[in-house]
Amino acid sequence: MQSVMKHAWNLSEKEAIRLQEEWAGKVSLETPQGWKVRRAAGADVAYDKNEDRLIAAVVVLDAETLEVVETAAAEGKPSFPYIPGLFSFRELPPLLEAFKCLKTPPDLIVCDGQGIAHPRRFGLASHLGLLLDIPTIGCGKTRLIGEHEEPDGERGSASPLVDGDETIGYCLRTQNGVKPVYVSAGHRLSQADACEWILKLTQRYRLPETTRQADQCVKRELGKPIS
DNA sequence: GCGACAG
DNA sequence: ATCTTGTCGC
Repeated sequence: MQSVMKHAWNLSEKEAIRLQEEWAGKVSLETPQGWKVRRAAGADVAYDKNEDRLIAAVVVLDAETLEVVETAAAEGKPSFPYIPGLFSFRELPPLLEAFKCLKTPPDLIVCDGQGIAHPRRFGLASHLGLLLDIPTIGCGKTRLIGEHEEPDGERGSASPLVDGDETIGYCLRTQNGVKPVYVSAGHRLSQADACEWILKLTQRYRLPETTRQADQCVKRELGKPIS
């Protein structure tokens, strides 16, 4: 799968959009048969104040205990500007470098951002999932596109995130009385399984433990000496 | 033209 | 994302 996708990140905005439209057709919303999750990973990127250096990290957790079992980080520089809708072209290069450092690939990856809840149904989580051929979920703190009603106040309540006549994800309440998150399947996962897993990964806080651990990891790395 | 706009 | 103090609430 990875071999059929051209790996160039120095693209024009127009070309990036064309590729998203092309690759969106390869995204699967089917959970693999017999799929079991032993290791769930969180991926995140942090930027230096100046905006000239960035750190990407992947933290793998034991899906049962949510204990950290492996972490990998990579340093880099922004190779693409931040443009809503073209987010993956900015954060994926360093994230892929971090994934290459893992000794054992995870069974599930939770991304900070959207999956198919995207203008062309190809957000960061979908892009990463397709490149690695691993089930992914996009869990964003805010909305990119789509409309929804306010979910009930209890943990587990969800409202469909709709764009036109399509349900592209869910506005999910992960904790009682706490601001909901935006969950959308990335690749190789059903929308229902995406929500179920986000709930499994949010036992105490608003955001998944995978996301929290990855966030803490990149910020720790930012404070370290420049290598 | 105007407003919206993942991190 | 990042810049930033105190403050209200459980």
